[in-house]
Amino acid sequence: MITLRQLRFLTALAEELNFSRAAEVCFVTQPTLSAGLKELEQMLGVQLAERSKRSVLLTPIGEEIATRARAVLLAAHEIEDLAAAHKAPEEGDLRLGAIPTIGPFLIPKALPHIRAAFPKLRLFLREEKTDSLLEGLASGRLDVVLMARPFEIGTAEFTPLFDDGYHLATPPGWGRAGGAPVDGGALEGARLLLLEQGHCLQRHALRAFPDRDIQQDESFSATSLPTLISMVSEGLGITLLPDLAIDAGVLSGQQVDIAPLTGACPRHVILAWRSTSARKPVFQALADILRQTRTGLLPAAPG
Amino acid sequence: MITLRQLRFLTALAEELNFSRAAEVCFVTQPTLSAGLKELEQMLGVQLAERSKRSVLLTPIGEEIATRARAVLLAAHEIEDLAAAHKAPEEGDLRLGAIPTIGPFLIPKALPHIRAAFPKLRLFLREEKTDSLLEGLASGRLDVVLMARPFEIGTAEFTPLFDDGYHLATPPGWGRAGGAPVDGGALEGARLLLLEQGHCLQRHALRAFPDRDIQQDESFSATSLPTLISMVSEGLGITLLPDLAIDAGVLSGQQVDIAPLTGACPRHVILAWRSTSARKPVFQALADILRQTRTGLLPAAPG
DNA sequence: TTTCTTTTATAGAGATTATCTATATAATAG
DNA sequence: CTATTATATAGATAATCTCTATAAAAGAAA
Repeated sequence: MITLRQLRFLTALAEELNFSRAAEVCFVTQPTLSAGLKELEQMLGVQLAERSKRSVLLTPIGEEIATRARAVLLAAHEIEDLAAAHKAPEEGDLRLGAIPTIGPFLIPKALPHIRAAFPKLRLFLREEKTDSLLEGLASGRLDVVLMARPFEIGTAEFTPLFDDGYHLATPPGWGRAGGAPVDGGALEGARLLLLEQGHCLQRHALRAFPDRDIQQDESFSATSLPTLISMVSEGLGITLLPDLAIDAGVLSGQQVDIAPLTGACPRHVILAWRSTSARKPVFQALADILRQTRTGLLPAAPG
Repeated sequence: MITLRQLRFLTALAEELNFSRAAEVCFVTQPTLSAGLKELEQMLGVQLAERSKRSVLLTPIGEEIATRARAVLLAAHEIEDLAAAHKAPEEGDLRLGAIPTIGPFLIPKALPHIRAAFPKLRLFLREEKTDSLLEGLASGRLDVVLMARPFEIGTAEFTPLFDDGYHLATPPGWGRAGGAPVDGGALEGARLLLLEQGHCLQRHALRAFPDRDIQQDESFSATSLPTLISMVSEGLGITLLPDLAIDAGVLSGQQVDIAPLTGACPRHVILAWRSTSARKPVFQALADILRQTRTGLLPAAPG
């Protein structure tokens, strides 16, 4: 029978490609890891790593087994999590990931309520793009993620939080925008500035009007909403801003005009987790808090 | 860190609900299993089993953890399988399950070819109904199963083998059946005998003509095709027989008339396996052999 | 080439852990 | 009340694991 420890040794070696460093990661000495791995190779009857005295490389079968080993270790860890969550569902560490176009505008307002609801919970926050969040969720690096659909989320489970529409942001005095609602026609042919590739907001904005031909001006791409707004205030073009960001005050002090954008397909903001997670009740409670936090912000319509 | 052995102890106890017998299953003594389980409970910090001196019962969290433990152990075992399959993909034990309305008519003819293709393979055969096959596949009790769709197969992977149509079987001299093809109209209002509930053939036959109202005569249900054919030959009613069974000679010596049944939705015979299995190439080769075996039997049309 | 550095493998000692047998303890059936 | 069945505990033994120290090999540098 192979052991979880041996599998842990293998995954550590797969990541470090160095026996000594892998041993450190596992909090054992290098001979211990060497012996454990040798034992695993003997038990399985296959060579997992090619060792030259100078470098280590996993064999193809070693890579495959390392991949499966990671899954086994994650599942075993989830058993421990399940037990811990059963003892005290509202304690312990919770690693929450969020996309940059939602997290900073929702989480800070929600934090006091989360603290109040789960005083013993230690919340770790990370901002990453959607692809990275989902990878982190699947690998066990994150416990729960805040993101926006439409997006392929694989085997994760989720609950919808709220829909998030757009405002049109234009340079001061640009065209007709003076607070009155505008429709998608305002975007056609305009110099539309968006976030760089990889931000789901960029994809979502381009598809907000499926029937219109909307093109991004790719001569400049911003890496954050504040930067994007600055570019608009400089007169470089117009952009779409999520209602959530506006309500959270992302415009404060920036010289741009905004107008509600009617008829756009909104982003569906969701909270997602591994379907095997033991803490669904906490996630549902967290979702309730986030929904109420959104409602508590300024209403989207007036702008 | 919990160990695989502890998880094994838990699953054994979950099945036996008895420390001594669980210990036997794990090839250790009862004190060893007691100690191991106690250790697991301490590590997880939750009570897994309620022990009275007279009976053992898993706690709810114990049941949940036992379920996950089975998954972890299966995944760990698959790592060992993967290594063994890598060493010698065409050796070792292969546990093949098949439904009773297909297996006996296909496997015997295929066996010589399988032996020839994989001389070192030890093939274990089981006949079970579809539900049981899929459960066995998911739990690791079976490696590969031979069954018929439409059927919900969950997360299993599969490859289609061939389609299997029907003949109408009637008592000698009954009505017009004299070998000439008949259509679904022959079934309406007739005393239709089928296998008992749980056999997918029963469900499939009732749905062979979605547009017709076909009712099973439930006063007698057969438990096997030969029994069913005997009932028809006794004049108790008519039935549908899979072409495969007829071509394999299930009628030999029985006094019934048969006629090809046109327009019926055929059963889609498939070979299915766990998507995580390490032996897909062997399964694909097995599928090829089964397809060729079917082709080698008498053609279905003449009857 | 020689030496130094880096890296993995091996040896042997010591300590921890696991497993067994034997037995205690408890509960139920007869 | 006794016999039976089932789980927990104790203590001895055996197995295993992990450590330190060191060897061996392969590049890199002098």
